[in-house]
Amino acid sequence: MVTLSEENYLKTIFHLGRHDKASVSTNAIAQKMETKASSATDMIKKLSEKGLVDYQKYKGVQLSENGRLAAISVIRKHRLWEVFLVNKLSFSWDEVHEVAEQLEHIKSEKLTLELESFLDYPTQDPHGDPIPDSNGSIPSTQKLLLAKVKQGHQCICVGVKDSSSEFLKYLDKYKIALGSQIKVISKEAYDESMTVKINDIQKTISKEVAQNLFVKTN
Amino acid sequence: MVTLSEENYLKTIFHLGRHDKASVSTNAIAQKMETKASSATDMIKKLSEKGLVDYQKYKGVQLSENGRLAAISVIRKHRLWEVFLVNKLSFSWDEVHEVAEQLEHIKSEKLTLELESFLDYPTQDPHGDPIPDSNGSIPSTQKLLLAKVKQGHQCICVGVKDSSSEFLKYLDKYKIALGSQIKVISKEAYDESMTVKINDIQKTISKEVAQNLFVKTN
DNA sequence: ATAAATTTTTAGTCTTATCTAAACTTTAAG
DNA sequence: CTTAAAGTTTAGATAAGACTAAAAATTTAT
Ligand SMILES: [Mn+2]
Ligand SMILES: [Mn+2]
Ligand SMILES: [Mn+2]
Ligand SMILES: [Mn+2]
Repeated sequence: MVTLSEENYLKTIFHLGRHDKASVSTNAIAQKMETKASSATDMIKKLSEKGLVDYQKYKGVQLSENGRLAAISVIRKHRLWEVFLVNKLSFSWDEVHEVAEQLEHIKSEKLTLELESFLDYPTQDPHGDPIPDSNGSIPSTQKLLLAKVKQGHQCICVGVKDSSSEFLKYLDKYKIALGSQIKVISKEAYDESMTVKINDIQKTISKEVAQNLFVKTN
Repeated sequence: MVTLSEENYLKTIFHLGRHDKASVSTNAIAQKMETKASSATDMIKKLSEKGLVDYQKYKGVQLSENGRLAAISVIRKHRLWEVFLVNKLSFSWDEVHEVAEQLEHIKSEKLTLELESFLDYPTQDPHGDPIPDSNGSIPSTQKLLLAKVKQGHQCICVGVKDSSSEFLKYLDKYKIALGSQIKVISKEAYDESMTVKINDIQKTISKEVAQNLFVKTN
């Protein structure tokens, strides 16, 4: 039995440890969870006793195999629910996260499987993030930040790095969505802004925007 | 802010006080909640302080207007989710309750409204129970127990009083469902069993069954 | 290499929701 | 009307999860 709070910690540890495989620090966990380091330490001990993380005092934590599977299961549910909210109910992509944070904790294997089937086995959520399958495998997609694309190249928007409501609303405002064709017209060295052509409309976007859009080159 | 546990107590008090408008006893609440009377007393005090129930020591509780609305909101969500599980995912009516017990606590007004719309504004759940509307009004349906129907009369099954998995599976086994036509052939005074014709098949059912099926006479 | 700064852990407290045991109130019998 | 039984509340304890303040370990800087 994994509690709701434990699930949230596991998810956070998973996301923090996703790229570099080094161990995750207590402070980093506390910061992401918007709690205090002492609370994180308490929870880490509990997760360690349950065999969900490997922990050495002062050296941070890493998910164990069971912990990894538990984290992925929660992320799977989160993303499936986000697809449901956008595709079946009329939520927009900036409204789904908060509700999915609640729905991801519903415990029913059958529900998850039936929901997945009802949604026709989606492979990614409304923000372009991959949906793990029922075995915990995460489909890999090669994507890069728009900021890395060279001048003159054409690409297609496949995801967002920042999925905050503010950023998503900014994208909506300028009709930038998953699937949008983007051509890099020019890049400004000074402030790392870039001029791009999106949906045949030319626009200059800031470094902040270019560093939070994932694209795939054609 | 009403906690998950408070919501469950409110729901229980609502159901216990549904028919007789007398106040609900501590013991009755504790029993339904599968907890101890002392725990119920603690919670009652908390609900009373929040203005959700009217409470006098040793005299039991009654829901206040706010408490009633909070309880109905939870029941509304419970029943809408049950409809979703049966109509959209392939759950059977004996599998939905446990999952709905979790889903009923998801807090999102928009989710509830969109779900209701997605389901085409159902007025009853898979067990024949009415679904409150967004204002908290509960559609009333005149129904009576099959046990009360006189010999020779024809009626139609419109709900179950006991919605336990065991009873629902029994009904499935004999192809008794909402909408089934039932004619009372004869009644046995000794054990209150009755012989009925359901879907053109004659069958004798026990008092237990007849007292847990709601019907509407034609 | 030592001191200072930072990070992490521990100790002790708080809140929510639960429990047992004991005390108190109400109800039912005699 | 008094006593026994049943129902209810209080007192004190526990577990989960969080917090503050203080101690300990590690890292960084002089
Ligand atoms: Mn999300
Ligand atoms: Mn997402
Ligand atoms: Mn139910
Ligand atoms: Mn129901």
